[in-house]
Amino acid sequence: MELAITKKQHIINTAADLFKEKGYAATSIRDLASKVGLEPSSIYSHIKSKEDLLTEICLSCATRFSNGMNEIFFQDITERKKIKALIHLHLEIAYENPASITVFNDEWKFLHEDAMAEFLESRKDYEKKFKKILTDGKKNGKFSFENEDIAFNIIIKMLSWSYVAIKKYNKESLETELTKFIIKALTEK
Amino acid sequence: MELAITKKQHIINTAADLFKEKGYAATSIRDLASKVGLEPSSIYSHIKSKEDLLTEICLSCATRFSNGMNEIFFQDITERKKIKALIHLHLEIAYENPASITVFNDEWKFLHEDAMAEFLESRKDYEKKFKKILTDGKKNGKFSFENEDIAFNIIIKMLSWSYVAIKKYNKESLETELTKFIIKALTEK
DNA sequence: TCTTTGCGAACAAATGTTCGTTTTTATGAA
DNA sequence: TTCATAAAAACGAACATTTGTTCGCAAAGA
Repeated sequence: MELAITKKQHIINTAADLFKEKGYAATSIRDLASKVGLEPSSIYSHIKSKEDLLTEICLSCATRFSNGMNEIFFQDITERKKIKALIHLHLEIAYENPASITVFNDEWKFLHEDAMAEFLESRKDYEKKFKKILTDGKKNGKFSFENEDIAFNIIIKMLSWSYVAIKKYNKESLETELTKFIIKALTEK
Repeated sequence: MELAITKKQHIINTAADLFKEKGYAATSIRDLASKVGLEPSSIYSHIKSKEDLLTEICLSCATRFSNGMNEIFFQDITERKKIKALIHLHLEIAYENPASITVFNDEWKFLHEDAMAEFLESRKDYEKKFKKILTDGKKNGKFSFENEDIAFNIIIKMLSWSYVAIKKYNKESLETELTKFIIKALTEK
């Protein structure tokens, strides 16, 4: 219980699996309890509320993205390399915790006030930095696109498909393929 | 009530709005009734069940895609033109019924047995034809990619972003931009 | 009149959560 | 090691709400 994983964390991970499978709203505490091997009431020895679970899942992913972005953003490398590093980051996080990242991606709208605010703020910062990289690359003549908002969102969507593709492809080949598509899409023909 | 739109259709459209906003599982018949201006029980004068609503929404979109695909697929035009026509199709459907297509995209997993089977079959057919166009284009040397499955899914994901972007961009400029990105991603650099 | 549409009350089931109590685990002195 | 004790974890029963849906009946439209 000390070396391995905390029971709370195990409950959260199981919740992520269920939220991914059935969706947040359609997953009950009883579902979760039975999958963890506890009675429903016992869950509340470890968490405050159902929404707490979602909050932990979403914000821990947000933090990972935020940290990863900051590491990349402030490096002195080309924008192309930064984009490649960001693709790598997405896949790294996805392969590490496939369920969480899917919940992070699809179920965040069920977050409540404070957690939602924190989530959105983190996302806004991520988006801002991502777009900065894109427009810098455009200024340097490395990238070619009309609208950075569209470019950003399209890339994010391509990456978010990878969360689904994890079972089918290994990390390296998926990363290679995704990188090719994204770089081609960004580059002048 | 005759020239315009049937009341059942109005209920379905309102349901689509709610399912899009709150998700299928989190939307109650009481929510729907109150938004339509009826008592909950009156809803059942028009529909069989809550899932019926989802079925109508998802399968009507599926039919539109299926018809659109067949029209394009059997034409004697280049693969590049077919892809462009498919992009156009997605945007056409999206701008016509933004709520439905979002539900179609995000909430189909709540379909039950028969409807689910029909949905999946339709989707499989669509995917098969889409991939055929891609691989034909590859054979002709027009497209360049390693894995048609990845190529297909990435394109679909880019298109699915447009369902969200509808409020921000007009159809023509969004289509132009999306087409550029997708064609570039598919074309040898 | 007959059919469609709408209503209000009620239903059984499922939901998130609380509460008091028991069981288990960790702690630290004898 | 032993035992008492405190803290943590698990339990069972119960709660108030919300859920999808049904049913008998009234109103409206054909």
